[in-house]
Amino acid sequence: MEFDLQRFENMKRNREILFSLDAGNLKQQFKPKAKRKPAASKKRQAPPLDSPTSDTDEQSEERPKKLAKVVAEDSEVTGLRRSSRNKGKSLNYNENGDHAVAARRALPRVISASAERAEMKGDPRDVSKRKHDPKTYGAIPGVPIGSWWETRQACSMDAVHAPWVAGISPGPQGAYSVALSGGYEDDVDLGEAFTFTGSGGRDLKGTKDKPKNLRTAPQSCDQTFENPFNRALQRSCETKKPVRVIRGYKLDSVFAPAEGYRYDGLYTVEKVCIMLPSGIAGAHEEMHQAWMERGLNHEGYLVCKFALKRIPGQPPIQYGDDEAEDEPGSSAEADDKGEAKDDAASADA
DNA sequence: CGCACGGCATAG
DNA sequence: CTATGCCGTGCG
Repeated sequence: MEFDLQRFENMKRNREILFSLDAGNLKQQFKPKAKRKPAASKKRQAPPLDSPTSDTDEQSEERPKKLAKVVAEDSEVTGLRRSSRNKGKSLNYNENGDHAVAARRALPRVISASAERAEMKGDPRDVSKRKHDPKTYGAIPGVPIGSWWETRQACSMDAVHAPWVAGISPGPQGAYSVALSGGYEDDVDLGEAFTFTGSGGRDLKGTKDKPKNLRTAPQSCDQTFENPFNRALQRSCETKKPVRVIRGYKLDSVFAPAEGYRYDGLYTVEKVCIMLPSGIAGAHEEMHQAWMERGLNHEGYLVCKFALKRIPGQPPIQYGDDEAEDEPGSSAEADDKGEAKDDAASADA
């Protein structure tokens, strides 16, 4: 179709743009099948809580009915929204006893951090119980790269990405965090870098007769940098403030988690892109190193695009379920800098 | 599968 | 305070 062709071209172009950010490295690392040592993010101290990486068969576990839904029942039961490809991961708290869990396979079911907490304390949505402020730039103390949550809600609880639905968490000096969740089909993800589409341009009011406040909807008008979310990302490009990145299961990428959401470290916004209908291409040639394309929508609505690049020195992205062996002894190779911050900030815990 | 809703955050 | 927007999610 015309549509698919457009998508293909957009992606190809975006990929080139990403490569241009760091020609050598990215191309080299862009080997989907490349094996990576899982950066066992829990090495310094044994997980304080139970870490049934092996078994603790949760078959018989019974939790409050209210929370049972949060738990991913065996894949086949109900389409399982949170998992396109249902694999399975085991619960695995990190060293700080924090609530993030590292993605692992093995077990068919997973219980999210917040759910676990809620089971003990009550309302999982009580944000007041957050241990850290999500409105801060950089890593969240106690939340190592590779931390995983079953839901956005749980991720929000751990202050990594506050919004439950929004993909961008805006701040005065730039975005605090972004969520890659496959909302825009022509985004390209190379792991170490990716393109990200802005917010807006969607008719979230619902249809005429159904004036419901929707959370998502198809593109119906141009996006603009007036949009506070996009503005924040544009600011990030200027200030170079680190942006926390989480990848969701819906993302169409080899770097996407099988289910739930995973924290993949800090990135910086390298470029701001404005996608235009092909006819208008060239209009914004000079501003912000922008490049033009027609947005991936039938009407050719404008779309704000950003290119993010991973900050060097962080533990490798933990993707792929094939080698999730996770030897408790094997420590990550290059996580010094990356987790240095975490440690420093949470050394007290 | 499609609808309608909670939380976060900014604008008013 | 209310209203609105947002790359979820549970429920009918």
